[in-house]
Amino acid sequence: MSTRDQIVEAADGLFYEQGFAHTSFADVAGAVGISRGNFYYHFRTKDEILDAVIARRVEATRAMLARWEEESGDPAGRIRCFIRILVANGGKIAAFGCPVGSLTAELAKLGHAAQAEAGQIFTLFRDWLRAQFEALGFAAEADGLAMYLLSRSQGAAVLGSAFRDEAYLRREADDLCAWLDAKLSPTRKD
Amino acid sequence: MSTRDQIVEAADGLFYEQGFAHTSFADVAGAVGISRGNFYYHFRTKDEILDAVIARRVEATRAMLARWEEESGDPAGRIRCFIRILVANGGKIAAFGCPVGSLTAELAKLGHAAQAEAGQIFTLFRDWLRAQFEALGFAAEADGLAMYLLSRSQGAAVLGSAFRDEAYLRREADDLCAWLDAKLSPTRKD
DNA sequence: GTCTATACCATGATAGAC
DNA sequence: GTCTATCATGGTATAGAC
Repeated sequence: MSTRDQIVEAADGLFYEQGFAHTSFADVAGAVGISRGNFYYHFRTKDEILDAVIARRVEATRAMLARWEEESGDPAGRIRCFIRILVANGGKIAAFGCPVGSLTAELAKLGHAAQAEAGQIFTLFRDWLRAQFEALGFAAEADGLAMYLLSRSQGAAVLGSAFRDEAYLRREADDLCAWLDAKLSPTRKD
Repeated sequence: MSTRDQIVEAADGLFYEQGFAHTSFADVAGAVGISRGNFYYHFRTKDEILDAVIARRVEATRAMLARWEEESGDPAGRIRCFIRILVANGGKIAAFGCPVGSLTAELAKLGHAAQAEAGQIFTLFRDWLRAQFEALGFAAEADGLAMYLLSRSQGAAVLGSAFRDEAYLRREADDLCAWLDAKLSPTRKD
């Protein structure tokens, strides 16, 4: 892996676990094992690293969504893939929150220009979830259902990390799966 | 108002709008209109200010909950007071997120000792909401309903600020009120 | 209680040797 | 491409005059 990629990867993790503002060049350089001077050969400013990290996350999100498309044939199964992140990444979410939500929240406070780009990741999930609900026959309702799932996940991530309660995240994931089943069941239309 | 109170008030606002890590002594001193030197007469470290800000927020939350108890006689009306924060503070939430959620999230990332104290504000809301649901007859379910409302509000705050969409916050508040009505209606028990 | 002055250090950033 | 050395800035914190 190129040094540049190593830097972006390390910065990605540190921005998630420590926050953008609180992560210094020295932190990233130390994590990669290079000097601060070398660092500036690859990135001239902290904002450039942030842009690269966001681009990396956008790509990773696209790849994950594409993987879910392949793994699961039916839209309901794909939506369950989304819900399961809360469990699969439960440990990290309980410790550091949702990477997308916490970064956009931080950039919003900093008034940072990249906030819009970071928010694009939410749009990626939103559009993908909406497409799945549309495929399930929820035409006009689809975007609202996508936002509902996004909102519930974000709420779960915030409270899960506030109370440092991974079991709560599992319960919320179960509850969301039950909600989805009820939505799909013809005998129970809410 | 004492200088100390002015400092805590200014720090409270700045921690909310800029984040804790990104707010400097100079910022707070400048907002109050005192010198940095004078600052240290009142608070020796940044953590001391944080503690004072959290204590102030805990007190403000207690006072708000007590006010809601007085203003509204029935528990359902009190719960609607909680939901309405999303609308009443919509502008600030769309810009800076929820003050409680964003602070606990930041402190969690910093590994800050005060994270537990900041999380206490969530516990305050949780216990108060649970008491209202208990008064409505939801005995065993009460805590789960309280957490549901907290989670929905936090999710709404995160997405509302990510998309900078105050109208979305209003819709979420309406949706939560409708959810509450459905919960209370004897013809529709979920 | 309020101010000025200042020490000290971390950080963002640059220049230039290898 | 990587390093060391260096600078400027700003932030935390202290001492001491008024």
